[in-house]
Amino acid sequence: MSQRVKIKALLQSQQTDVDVTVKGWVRAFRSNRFIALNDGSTNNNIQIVVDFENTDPALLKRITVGAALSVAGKLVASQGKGQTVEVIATDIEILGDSDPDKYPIQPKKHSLEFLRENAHLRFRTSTFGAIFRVRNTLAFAVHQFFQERGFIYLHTPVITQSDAEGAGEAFHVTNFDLTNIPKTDTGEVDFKQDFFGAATNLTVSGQLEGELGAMALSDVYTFGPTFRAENSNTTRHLAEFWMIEPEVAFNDLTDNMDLAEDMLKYVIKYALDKNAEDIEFLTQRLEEEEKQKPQNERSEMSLLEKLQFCLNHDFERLTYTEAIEILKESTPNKKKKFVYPIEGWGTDLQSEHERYLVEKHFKKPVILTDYPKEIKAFYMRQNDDGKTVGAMDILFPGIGEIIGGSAREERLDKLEQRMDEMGIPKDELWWYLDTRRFGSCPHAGFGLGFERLVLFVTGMGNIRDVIPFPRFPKNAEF
RNA sequence: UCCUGAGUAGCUCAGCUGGUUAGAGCAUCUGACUGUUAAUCAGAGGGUCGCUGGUUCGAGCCCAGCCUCAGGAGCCA
Repeated sequence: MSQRVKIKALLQSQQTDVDVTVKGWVRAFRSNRFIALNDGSTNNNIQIVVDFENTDPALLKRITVGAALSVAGKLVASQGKGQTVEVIATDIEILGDSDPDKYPIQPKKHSLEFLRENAHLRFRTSTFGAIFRVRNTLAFAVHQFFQERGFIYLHTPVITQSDAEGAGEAFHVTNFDLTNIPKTDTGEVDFKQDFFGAATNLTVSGQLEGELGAMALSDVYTFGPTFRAENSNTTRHLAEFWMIEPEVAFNDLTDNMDLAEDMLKYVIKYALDKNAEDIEFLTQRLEEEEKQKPQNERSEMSLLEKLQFCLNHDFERLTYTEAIEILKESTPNKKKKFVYPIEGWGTDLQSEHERYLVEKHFKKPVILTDYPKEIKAFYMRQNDDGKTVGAMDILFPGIGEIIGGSAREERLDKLEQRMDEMGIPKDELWWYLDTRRFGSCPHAGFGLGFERLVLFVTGMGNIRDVIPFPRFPKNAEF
């Protein structure tokens, strides 16, 4: 028996009339003769031709959608039109049956909502096969980008002691018997008796620890799961998501922007090269989906064109103040089309404003910088104007904020002053402040929401469809 | 969390002003056909109408509460 060949290799094979063994899952069985077999190595299926007249009918009956097969046969040029090669089966072994009465995935279009409820089986569809191959490539490309530039991959903790960063609601981590939680004399939870001897939670960001690494290793990045207990029910938020957080010593805000833009272009290009077929498939999928929409809501560019456009153009860079000016003078603002009209300087931009800038005004990715300090985190570097901080947000069409970053405040007095103003407990973050006490230096970093990147590259509309098993309010199944 | 909409067969959906036995396409099963690729043709099976309560002679349809999902908003990555 010849060794198993992956279907991707088989379809690219120049050699025909050779004996092969393929293994995979049945996608369709037509005319009692043609099996479309897929093993996940590619979106394309290999066609298995069965000599049904000389095959045991009991075996034929077991070739059903979803069944796992091992097929030995001869690879030949196809007589049919849909494929160049096919396998004439000489021996078919059913490795795993799939009861057609109960198997939920049919050879037809399913709604994404239905497949989300069947997340354990949705890998077996063309769309999700493509998505998760692209996701894999993007993850690999992220590592390769940073590794090529001498960054150190730093593993920051998943369980942390303080939620002082203000990045959002955190999930508690405890070993207490929840029916009998130890209390102090004053009636508060006595965390001294808990596993870690203190209140702990799942990390909302590895940034602060990343900064500690950068203060010795120069260039570091994290790439790991992050948790937010916010009751967010949107197409752009998850309770558990993967974040990439580079932190670079001696970088200023411009270096930070350059790094972020280079990284995004690098990984998108990598996916375009490596997963051309999958992205082509996803492009067609999106086109089909857009046909359901009215003309004026369809996007001008296809997915493939959008990705290429993103590679071939510099991201637009402007300050928050400049953005406010543009928005103030914009048609929707003057015609009072914004739900939140631009009143003046100082308030945060709403989704509709970001979308206007990215999708209507500049029509390309935008990097907004130098936000008012009041609407940004305590660790961002204060500008000389006393009003703004060296923050940067990268906004993508259809996604909104894909990256948030900043130059970090390296001056101890300024940092402590800001922490006091914002009510951040300095004693809890003594270790963070130590970096500013001993050999502090300018540095900068950012956070990239990995799923938002996958969302953009795959053209999907809901973030729950680009992570294998999404975690969101009221749902942690699988 | 807020706003809007939805929940009827395995899936996608229709179901009129409350009225008798709740429909279609696809899928499944049976048979026919056999170079198909969304195969085709004929037939069959398949339902706690999200849950709980209420109004009514009578509820898939009206009312209340709850659950879940989708889209949008907020929070953010």
